[in-house]
Amino acid sequence: MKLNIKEMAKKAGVSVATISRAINAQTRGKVAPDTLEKVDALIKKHGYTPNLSAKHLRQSSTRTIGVIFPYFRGIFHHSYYVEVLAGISDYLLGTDYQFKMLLLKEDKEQWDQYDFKRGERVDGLIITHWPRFFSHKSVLEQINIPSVIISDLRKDVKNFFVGGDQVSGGRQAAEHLYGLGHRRMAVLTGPAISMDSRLRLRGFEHYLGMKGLSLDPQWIVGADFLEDAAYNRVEKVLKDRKRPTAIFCLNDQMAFGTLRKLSDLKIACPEEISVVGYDDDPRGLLSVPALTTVRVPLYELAQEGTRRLINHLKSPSAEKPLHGHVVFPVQLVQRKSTACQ
Amino acid sequence: MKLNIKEMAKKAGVSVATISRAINAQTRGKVAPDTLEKVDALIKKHGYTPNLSAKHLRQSSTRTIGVIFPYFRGIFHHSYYVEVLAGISDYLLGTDYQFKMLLLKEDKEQWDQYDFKRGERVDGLIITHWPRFFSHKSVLEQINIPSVIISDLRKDVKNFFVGGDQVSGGRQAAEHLYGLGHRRMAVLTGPAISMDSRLRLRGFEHYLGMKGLSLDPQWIVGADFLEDAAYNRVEKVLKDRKRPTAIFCLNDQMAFGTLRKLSDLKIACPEEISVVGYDDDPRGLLSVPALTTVRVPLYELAQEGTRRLINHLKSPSAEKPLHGHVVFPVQLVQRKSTACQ
DNA sequence: CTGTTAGCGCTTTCAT
DNA sequence: ATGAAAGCGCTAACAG
Repeated sequence: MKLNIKEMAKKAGVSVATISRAINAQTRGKVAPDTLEKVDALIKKHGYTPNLSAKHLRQSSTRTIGVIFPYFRGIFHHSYYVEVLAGISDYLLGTDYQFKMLLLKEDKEQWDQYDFKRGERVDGLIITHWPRFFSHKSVLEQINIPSVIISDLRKDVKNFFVGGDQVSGGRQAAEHLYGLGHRRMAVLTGPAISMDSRLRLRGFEHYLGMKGLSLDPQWIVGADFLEDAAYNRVEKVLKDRKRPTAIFCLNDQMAFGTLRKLSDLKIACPEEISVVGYDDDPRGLLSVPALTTVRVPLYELAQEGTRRLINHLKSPSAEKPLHGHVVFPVQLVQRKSTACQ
Repeated sequence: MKLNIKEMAKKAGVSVATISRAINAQTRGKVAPDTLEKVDALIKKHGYTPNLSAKHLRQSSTRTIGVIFPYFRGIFHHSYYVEVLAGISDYLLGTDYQFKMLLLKEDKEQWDQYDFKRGERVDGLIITHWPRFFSHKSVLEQINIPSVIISDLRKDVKNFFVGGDQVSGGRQAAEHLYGLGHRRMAVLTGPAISMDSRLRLRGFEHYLGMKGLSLDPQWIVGADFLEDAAYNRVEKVLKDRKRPTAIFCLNDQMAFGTLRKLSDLKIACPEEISVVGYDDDPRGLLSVPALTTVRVPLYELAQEGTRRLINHLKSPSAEKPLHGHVVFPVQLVQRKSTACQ
């Protein structure tokens, strides 16, 4: 139950090379039928599992793609990551590729120089939220293996991106609130480095601008996409003597924090203040009130990214190079947290 | 940006052994300060990522645990696996261990003999739903690395298990339905190999037995824990001329299938038929009607399993051997899918 | 069809 | 404190 290839060879009375050939589907044809039988019998009897490290040390491809996620407590209670994971996993099920989750602590210094191919033995990469790990967009272009980047699209970089239409999402939120009669609005933003956060805000402001409105800079408050940060920092906006009538949270986590604070402060939502989130986390269906939010088709988008990556890996010379970007439409989902002003 | 240890050594004018020592935290102390400086400068300049395969080939430990899940489409839309994953991931965040998901296609022949330590380079294993992969409980005892098994507890095997109290869950479901006045009940079961399915049923039947009732074997129908199978197979029970007034589904997926069929057949739930699920999938909050179910603390249970595994890995000689089992209490959650008969 | 052999990149004695 | 050298288990090139 724990032979290596050398011991197998001795028992079978052949060389290690022959064992190796017999074991690998591609080379089995080069082995005589009766030798094959001997080896197979031996394997059935004692069991034999090739040492992955040895195999990968010798070969360059591992038929594995790495999936880069940020590592923090509770990550798998975030629908964002679960949806992306589901899309990747489901797509890969139909291929002969595997994936390996790479949960990275956020530390630019460390990752800018890291060689994922050598260090993690992956053939390709799917990267989410790259600004959390890399100090500059140029790092993306240096990556030495095919990669697709999910979210935080940069049109000025020649990697391949897939993501939702953030500007449109921001615009839809503005349109929705404006249509309900809101004129005084606040925004809770993500980390300054997040492209998605910036784009959502841009779409929002742009629409308001068209209507002759502009956001009070005091009411654009950063909460790092975190529920607790939102809970704490939204307070100052709410205690403003002439507080806003609506708050656009650039992700759902922050919207949940806002809802919680509103409830603590006994400010009625949506009667007194409307709240819009972003991402369509399933928790938004359960919150009180149910959250109006912007749905991004993450599952589909992750599948598409994976498909492109795998196809590229299989035939790098294929027609479509791994450049450019695919933008998926997003959709505002109206629920109970927004109402007429 | 792509040196290996040999090239590093040449550039630094030292031997590969010295580079190796300088790179690894444990051995850095054995290197002269100025040599260290030279090496560090070189790394900062060119970058250096050790080849994982080479490292692991040489060393026996990889500080990685494997997490065995069944591989099927949609697995990450199952709260069961997501919760377990979340528990493991969150616990590991505080340690220097990593995890590697091993998504196994269900094929006993293949896995019974597989050596996960060699084949996947893991130091330990967390295994869910073992009966799907292994043909016999004895395989569990043969595993050559420390393992903890989640769900499908077998007291007659000397591995370490963590799981919910299935018998109690079944009993609670029976008690609840009986208390509501139900006397004619059907059960949708999981795969015959699933210990959890058998135990839930046992608890259910045992309680009914105490009340002098017994289940009609015709009304114990297998649906493999699958939503669609439940949707299809529950029909024959519903079309029985004297159909049951309540259905206990041994997991939530099957309960969702049942609810769907009920709706299609225009049978009112809970007015005409009550439905109880098992697992407390978040979807149960959104279903119409919201699902009465049994909550199993999977997140906590996965954390506990991981904790025990890691502790054991760190000091195998520690007081508690990796044997026995920890059973977590489960709790029936009453929602809207059950009512008085 | 099969065997011999080199070598993937690293860690770890054993010397010095 | 450092270097030389062996070897982890495997694959692939080459020779036969």
